[in-house]
Amino acid sequence: MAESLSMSRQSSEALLYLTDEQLRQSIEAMFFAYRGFTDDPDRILSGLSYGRAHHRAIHFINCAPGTTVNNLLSILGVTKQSLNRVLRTLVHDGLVEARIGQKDRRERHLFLTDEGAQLEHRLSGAQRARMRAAFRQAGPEAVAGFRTVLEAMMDDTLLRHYKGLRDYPT
Amino acid sequence: MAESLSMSRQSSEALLYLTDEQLRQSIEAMFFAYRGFTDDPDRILSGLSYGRAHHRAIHFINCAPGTTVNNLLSILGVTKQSLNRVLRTLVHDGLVEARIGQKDRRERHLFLTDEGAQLEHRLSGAQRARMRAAFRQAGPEAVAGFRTVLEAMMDDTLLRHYKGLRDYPT
DNA sequence: CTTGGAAAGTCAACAAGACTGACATAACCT
DNA sequence: AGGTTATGTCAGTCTTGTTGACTTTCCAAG
Repeated sequence: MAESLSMSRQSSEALLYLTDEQLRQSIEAMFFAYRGFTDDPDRILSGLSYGRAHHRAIHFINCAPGTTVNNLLSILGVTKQSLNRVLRTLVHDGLVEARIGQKDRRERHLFLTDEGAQLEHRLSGAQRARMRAAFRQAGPEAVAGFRTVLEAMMDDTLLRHYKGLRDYPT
Repeated sequence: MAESLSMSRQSSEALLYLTDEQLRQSIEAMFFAYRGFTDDPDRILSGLSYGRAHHRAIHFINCAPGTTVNNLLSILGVTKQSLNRVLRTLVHDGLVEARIGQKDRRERHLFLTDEGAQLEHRLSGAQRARMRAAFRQAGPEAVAGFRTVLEAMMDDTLLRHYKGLRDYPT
């Protein structure tokens, strides 16, 4: 994290890098990059009468199989009603399975079916391919910096929610 | 696709940085960071019966004063009907001015009014503040890497559109 | 034990903002 | 004069977010 010294100290304080103009450019870069980032999955999904919301649900269920609806809610940052609509179609279409909890029968634990996992792989494959290309083009050092900045940009409370998700109940 | 071999010959080739797991983490980081990135402006706008669409229009009109509706369309990547709805309210509310073109009287050149510029500054200020904090925390090298990767992730055709926008007609 | 509240999830109705398609108007150009 | 271009508009649909009202289940205080 403390690699700021190598720049020959000419600008020892990072302040030099933070002119409004440079920040503005970064804001735009973020906008365009995010669009490129979601483009491929969106295209795939639009042919299946699904949308980005379905993608997000599938993604996080894949990362944390057995997670509950409530867990998913705090990660995705939407209302339970909104998530429920998406989940309902995914369950109906046989991409997601919702098992009633053992300890607490109010809870639904979510899993991808084989078909769901297949779609997940197809979607994330497109995203990984684009990201891999960008990473390869930018080089390993740039990638390290990229990830450092992204982590600093995330909302901390959100991040904690997410980390906590990893040790899900069964 | 064939990056699973890397775990043995550590660190020499950039391929090491491209494991599926690391890519997956970066995908999530991108998702969370983008949300943090849009959070503050969204909150401000929701109190004004505007949305993210208005923000985007205001942002790019501010960056390229005098741009035409058509220019904006190709940058934002939405339909004219969608943009028009937003633009209509902004003009009506006195945040944006649409001047008829001198050379080509079909064109409308878009400008922020003082009030519009004021709102723009308030919105981008929130975003700049968050980005500045992240950049400061991450350090200058990380920032350079961040921007390198973002640029590599953008869609090239889109980028060309955008660069072209800078030299707008009057 | 029962009852009342809290928590998890579902259903219904609505709004924002994207989309398509059709059409109008004005201006430009050959 | 006729075709193209830039813009605006109306109508209708889709996704995805919202709030409100409801059921089922759990838990804990009386």
